[in-house]
Amino acid sequence: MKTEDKKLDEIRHSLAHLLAAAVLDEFPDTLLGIGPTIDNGFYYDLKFKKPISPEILKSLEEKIRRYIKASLPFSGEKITSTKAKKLFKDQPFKLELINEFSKEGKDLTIYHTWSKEKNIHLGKHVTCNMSHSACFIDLCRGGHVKNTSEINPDGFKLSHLAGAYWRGDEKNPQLTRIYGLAFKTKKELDEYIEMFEEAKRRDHKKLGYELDLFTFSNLVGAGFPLFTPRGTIVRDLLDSFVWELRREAGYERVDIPHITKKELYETSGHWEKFQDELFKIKTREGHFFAMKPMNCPHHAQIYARKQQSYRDLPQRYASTTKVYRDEQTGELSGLARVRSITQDDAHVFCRLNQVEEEIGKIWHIIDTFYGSFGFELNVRLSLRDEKQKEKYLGSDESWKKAEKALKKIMEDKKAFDKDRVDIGGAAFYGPKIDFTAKDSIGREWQIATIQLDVNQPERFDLSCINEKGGKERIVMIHAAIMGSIERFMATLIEHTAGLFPLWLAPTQIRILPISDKFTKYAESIKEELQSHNLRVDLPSADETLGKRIRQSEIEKIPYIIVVGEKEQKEKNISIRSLVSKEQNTETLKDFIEKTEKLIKEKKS
RNA sequence: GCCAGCGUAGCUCAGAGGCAGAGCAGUGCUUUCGUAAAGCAAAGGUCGUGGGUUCAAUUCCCACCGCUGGCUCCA
Repeated sequence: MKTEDKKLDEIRHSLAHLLAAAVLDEFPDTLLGIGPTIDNGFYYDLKFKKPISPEILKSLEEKIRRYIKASLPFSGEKITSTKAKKLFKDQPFKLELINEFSKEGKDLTIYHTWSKEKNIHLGKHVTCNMSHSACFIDLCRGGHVKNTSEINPDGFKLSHLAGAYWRGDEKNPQLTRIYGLAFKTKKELDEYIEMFEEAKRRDHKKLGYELDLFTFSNLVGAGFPLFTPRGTIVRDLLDSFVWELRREAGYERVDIPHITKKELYETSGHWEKFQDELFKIKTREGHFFAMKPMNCPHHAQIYARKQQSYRDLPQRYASTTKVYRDEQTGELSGLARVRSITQDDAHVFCRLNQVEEEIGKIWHIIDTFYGSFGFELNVRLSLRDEKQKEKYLGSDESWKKAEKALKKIMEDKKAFDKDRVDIGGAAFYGPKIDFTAKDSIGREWQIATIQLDVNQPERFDLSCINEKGGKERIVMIHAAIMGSIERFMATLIEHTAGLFPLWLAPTQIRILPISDKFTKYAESIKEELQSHNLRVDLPSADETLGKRIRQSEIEKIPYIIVVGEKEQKEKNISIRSLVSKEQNTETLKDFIEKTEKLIKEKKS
């Protein structure tokens, strides 16, 4: 969504300056961080002397609007580092940047905004030109409007406050970030706000409660979702779908315990890297165990149980199982980020020359699975950051080999795009192909990943006996489809706004008799539908029909069957569809046939 | 973990240093209804938890737990 609109970028960038000027005017001893543009507007990081609250946004916004209406000019100039240091002598964050830029030999530019009018006050942190009654100067590479009159005073809005570490490093002081939305017109701003409101309406935390899919308990703890009967139906169906696709690709199910000796992770390399995130357990005999935070080492131990022949490769192990990670509480969020994560995890143990075919199979499963929900997929190649080799395991040679293999597969698939390469995005044991999905309201989510691992086979000494009778090192492919069932459910709920496809709906059909007099007929219909493995319910008729329909719509039940005297006499049913809101009368037989077909095709 | 905001009934929310409030949901009774909210009644609370200040704290202060938005992190 990055804007390529230069003008819009200039507007946003200018607004960031005006925001800083307004803040300095109101809170003169505030320290300035940086104020860049972002996808939907801009922000400015500031260090306030005293904590501030969101109420100040309104008055700052008004002040900025006055600046805009006063038609203030912007102009830039190149300056020496000596002069810059003098100008920003009271701004330590700016001084840090100045020192850095001059060390790197970059040009230093400053941008002025000024006013000659007495009633306009711009935050003044430097002495300005005598002929100006007010001016604001910021260190900045430029990209501004020439005059604030080019900015639509109704096209922006200061949206919220947040904490943010200086330069994104948690060891640095934390600044207060003021976010602003900005567009060229009020209409575009309103549309954006409406999109945001729509996203809020679709919030899976809210819908999860309304649809009775999952819950959290203070006694169980933060980040540990509990799934209701309805939510569990959805989980199981999703998992079965993935399993069907995997079985066709030759996968086998394996089962593993959730606790392991820490030695397993010392061997795999996870202990050193992730021990802070492990839930640790000490036994009564004083041994250390951990809740498993991933499944690969367990699967690797199943592979390692015996000497394997090249004839038996690839071996493809799949488990749907929970892993546990001691995430920082501040990172938890509904189902999107939890501490007990159900992974639909699989690992393929194969020779390097089998990688291409195996990845092709996984790719196909991902396409089928996500395609069936109408997600639009994008692919990205995540590689090791050569400058931070210490963050990764394994030799240069093995990384080179693995990265080359993945790149080739993507090129063959015509899916390689050099703009979609994430340097530093690799897993610590190998490069990966990451899939992102665009949902129905245009948001992009990180979903499946295929990771090629040349390191754990090394660490666990995984090999096969090849044609020549020699021991040959194998590779491992990590292939989760949903990744985390929890996170996938969150994505799916927000993508569908809770309106699941028919095959996935916890209750597919609700039968509503007009009155109790027709309950018997309704029950016969229920039995018939259940005999076709359809998920049906039949609530009692002690509320008005209108109320019961309303309730069913809120619960997002795909089909409502209404039966009364007419239907009973004519031996048919009246059907109301959630998607079309239309009503049809047809025979039960036709309805069942149609429904079964939709379910088989996984359509709505 | 850090910054900011928040925590009152199952849900959405009002209130205030001195008897705890509403709507919806739930329960009981009445109603038996034709495609998005029938009526009546009773009930429902350690005002997140613990400590402090006060004659008195759900309200003010502190700590913890939890939630939201960000930051950092995300095998």
